[in-house]
Amino acid sequence: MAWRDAMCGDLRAGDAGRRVMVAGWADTRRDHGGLVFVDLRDHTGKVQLVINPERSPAAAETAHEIRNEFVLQATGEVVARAPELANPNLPTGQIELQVDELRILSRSTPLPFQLEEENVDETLRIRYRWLDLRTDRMQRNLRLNHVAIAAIRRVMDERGFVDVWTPSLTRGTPEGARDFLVPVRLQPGKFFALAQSPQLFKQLCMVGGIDRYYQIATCWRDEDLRADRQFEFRQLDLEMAFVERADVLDVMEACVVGAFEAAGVDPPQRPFPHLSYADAMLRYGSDKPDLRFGLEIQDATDVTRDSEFGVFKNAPCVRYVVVPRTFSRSEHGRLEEMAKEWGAKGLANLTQISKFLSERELQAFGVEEGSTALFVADEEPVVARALGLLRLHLARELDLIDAGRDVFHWILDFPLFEQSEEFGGWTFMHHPFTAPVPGEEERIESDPEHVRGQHYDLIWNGWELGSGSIRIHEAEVQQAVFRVMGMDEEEQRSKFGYFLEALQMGAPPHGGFAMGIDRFIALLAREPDIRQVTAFPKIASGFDPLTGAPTPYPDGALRELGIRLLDPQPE
RNA sequence: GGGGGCGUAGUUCAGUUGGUUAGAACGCCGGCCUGUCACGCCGGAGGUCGCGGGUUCGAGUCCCGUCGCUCCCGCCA
Repeated sequence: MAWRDAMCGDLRAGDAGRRVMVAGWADTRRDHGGLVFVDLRDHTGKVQLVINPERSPAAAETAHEIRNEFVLQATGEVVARAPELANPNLPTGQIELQVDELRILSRSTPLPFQLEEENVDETLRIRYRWLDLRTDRMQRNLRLNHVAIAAIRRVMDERGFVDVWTPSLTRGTPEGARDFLVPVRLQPGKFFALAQSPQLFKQLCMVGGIDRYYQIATCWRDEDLRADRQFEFRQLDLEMAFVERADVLDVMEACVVGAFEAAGVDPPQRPFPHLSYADAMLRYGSDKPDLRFGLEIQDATDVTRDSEFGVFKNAPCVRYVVVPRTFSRSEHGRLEEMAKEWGAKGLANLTQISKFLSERELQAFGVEEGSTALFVADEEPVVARALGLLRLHLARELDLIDAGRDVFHWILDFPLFEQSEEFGGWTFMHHPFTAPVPGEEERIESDPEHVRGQHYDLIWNGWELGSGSIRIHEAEVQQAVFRVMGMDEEEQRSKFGYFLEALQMGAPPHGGFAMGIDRFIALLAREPDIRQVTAFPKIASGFDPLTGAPTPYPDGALRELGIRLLDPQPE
């Protein structure tokens, strides 16, 4: 038995005269006592049902019982509306359905919130997600999610990628993000970790001759939730053997453009511009700069080295940004406060310090009338950070960002290592499997600071979409990297022995990428957070208000796993 | 772990300097209504002002604590 033979939103003037059966939710009802109008809704749209007691007394009787969100089935004739009765605000407004038979398929209690209400508390929306999913917004977002992922899978398929499933239950890694631990009855006292990423498995696929691997992989990380972070998320994870950087970038660009086209959004121009890490830090003070506006940072260190102005003379790095407007004393004070919060010692305005500067300096800075040059002098990382954040703040405040533009670009040539703030030694900048730039392998241990990695980040409007690299495929190089990080032979063997073994048994050169799909979809949908494109998200405290998870577990079940809680069970 | 914002009817919100019985809109319930489309009209129900304590003659309003939600920092190889 069919429940329907037409979709509500599809009916048009050309359907006049057709007998159809539609089914959906009662969006609104207008009960005139005699005539009853019901807007019937499915995901394609709404159509007006007209229930006339003269046409069908039985249907009219049923119609008086209808309340919002009842599920109905209506059979009748599509009728063209007289011009003065048409509704220009509805795509189906030229017609209506004169109902002969009306069935209530399902009733609804009054809802905890109205579907068309704006700004409904998000916890409430998630608690009753099945209702929230009926809204245009969530329908649009989940369908966009599907369309974009389908397009990405098409690109992968066309290019010969193989979707390989990798385990969720994996070996824990104490470094990096916190693992979600999974105890297991057959191995009491031991724990799996839910995969934070399929990184090592996909590299093993390369050693295994898969050549081109991909997966829309679910990943888990037990870290605080944010607008752009949930406990579990999906990444487009891919890896390719016998390729160089350009091949990986090309595939990723094709995925992005494919998803844009499928979503009906103007795609960005290919190839995406390249920017070196050093350049990005110098000109934008960030490794994920928003390039939708200018306000580039200028370096003044060469000019100020012999400055009469002590603040400049004594600073290892002096940079400035030119803003196309002037600031009052109090406005400047506010900016300076912000710069201090970002680590700067102060923020110098050229007009206020010009009396300390030489002719040569003033000429070098050459600021036009009506503009302001703002200086920060300090260690290089401090200057970059403060001016980078200031640049972003000013662009937003002065409305310099063209929200209609989408600017993608690559950041390349990252340093392989950075100083660890925790341990003081060296740690990897992205992950320990990134290969150094060819020719720099020898310096890994002698001069780690200056070794560049073959790493690349994909940036969209100042958001990091994902990152990838050409990987190390030689065990000796991999071990050198581990040694720089302070891992002795024993530790390497116990944590990564299986991986090092694989590298010693015919590992091809390879590289890949991982892109956060949920973040990508949220940006594509112009949504402010990923919960809006996630069917059943957790709230920021890590709680699921829909199911009430996580929950305590009975002692018996824990005992079987060899677990006893330190504190009594919470309620 | 730290900082900011919020918490009043089912929902979204207003609530003045601390002062009568805490309001509006939508939703809900009852009644009327044959061309509405956010239908209209009449009537009604609905409140632990998150919770606890304090100041005060008097607290939605001020103070302290606490809980929840949210954003940010830390964290996220």
